[in-house]
Amino acid sequence: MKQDGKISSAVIRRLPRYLRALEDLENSDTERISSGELSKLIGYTASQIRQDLNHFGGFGQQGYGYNVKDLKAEIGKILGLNTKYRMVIVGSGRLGQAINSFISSYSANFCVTSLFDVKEDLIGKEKHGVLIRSVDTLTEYLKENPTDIGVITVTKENAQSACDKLVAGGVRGIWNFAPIDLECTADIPMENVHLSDNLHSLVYYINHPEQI
Amino acid sequence: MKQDGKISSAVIRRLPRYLRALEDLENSDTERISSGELSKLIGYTASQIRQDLNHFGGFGQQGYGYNVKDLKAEIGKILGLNTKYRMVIVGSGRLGQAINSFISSYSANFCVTSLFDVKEDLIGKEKHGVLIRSVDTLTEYLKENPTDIGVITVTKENAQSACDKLVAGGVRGIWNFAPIDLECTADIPMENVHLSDNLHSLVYYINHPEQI
DNA sequence: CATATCTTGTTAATTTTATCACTAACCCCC
DNA sequence: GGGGGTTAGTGATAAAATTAACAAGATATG
Repeated sequence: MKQDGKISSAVIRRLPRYLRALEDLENSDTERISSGELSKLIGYTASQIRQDLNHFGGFGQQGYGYNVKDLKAEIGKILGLNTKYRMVIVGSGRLGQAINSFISSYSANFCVTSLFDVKEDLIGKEKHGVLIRSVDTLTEYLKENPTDIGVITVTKENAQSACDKLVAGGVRGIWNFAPIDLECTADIPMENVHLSDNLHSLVYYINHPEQI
Repeated sequence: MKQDGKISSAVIRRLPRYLRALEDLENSDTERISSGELSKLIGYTASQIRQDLNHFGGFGQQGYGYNVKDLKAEIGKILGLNTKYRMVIVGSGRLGQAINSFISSYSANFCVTSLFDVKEDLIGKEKHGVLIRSVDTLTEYLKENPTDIGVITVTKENAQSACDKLVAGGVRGIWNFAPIDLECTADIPMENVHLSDNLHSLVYYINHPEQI
């Protein structure tokens, strides 16, 4: 793997898309793929695909293209999908449950070890086989059970406090679904999914179809 | 509103972020804000904020800044939040329910009129006050009940068929949560929320903290 | 009411990102 | 195993996005 110097986040955000396409190709028993064909499949230019992949090393071969299986493995390795990730979800409402079931069905790489909530009557119950604990015990839990990723699916009002507890507990990254930009003291990555922002962009394009 | 020529999607994707900040400012009874202060608040440079807003018109005033209430109203208008949007959700699983409750609690601008599902035993039931109908009746329903936005929260396998039915029913835009890139014959906007892609990017940055 | 201070709108410069164009390597078939 | 056809890697070029710079207008103050 080359990977010298900083890689632009635009490139990084395309890697999962490549991975997804390669999974589909593997499932349809395609052995090799050229940048040109991949381009038709996912819409990025062939040139961009070649340049993106070349940031990390020459995975292809002239006259042949890329071996689907190998490339998929390489991209997986670049992203870090060769190890497992332990997660906790703060907020066991509908969204928390949706993420929980998504995670467990999606990939063996990710495992939700516990849910957390403020609501007294939920604590002690299980959702999708995962125990709900009190958010008051979150930091303590994390210290005893080292965890890679904290997911925040609580209300806007409770999100910053959830974030603080996750950081105090030493998570390595945060996946935030609350519609707020969290302050994070530790220098760890934070991935935001702002559903309302997303919906609002969609509405803009609905009203300005000529802008598509 | 100026808005001549195509506005880059990078700009459009920032508008909801501005709106969110302005809502917070309004809630804390702030009357005016300068691009400099807004910059501190949301992290974009002051220069970028001024340039973004200027695509749509001069909403500010030298020596004063921007009036919070007015600017919020203007951005709302640009996005199209001065009218209401009728939505249906295809897929009444956990994610569909999460989106449903999010929508109804989030804003009076959006209203989910019906859920749709393939599972026989769910049809006829209600979730969060919204009836679940058979996905077989989706297109028919849409023709009788003009709908602006179709939300897809079904499995990867059922997503394309859901998309086709939504398009046939004449929705104006699609919000897709299935981990697949849908083919859409009609020329309508599609907003994708690929949770797995998002999670994979996060994992990359967890493993390459120096790249943040 | 004059003036020092802000702050926008706007143009220009810079940086980043994406595309093009070409070379050299490799495959595949005859 | 030789040659035509493919295709990756890559440096140059073009396009897009961001940031910087500054003139002009407005505010606030004494």
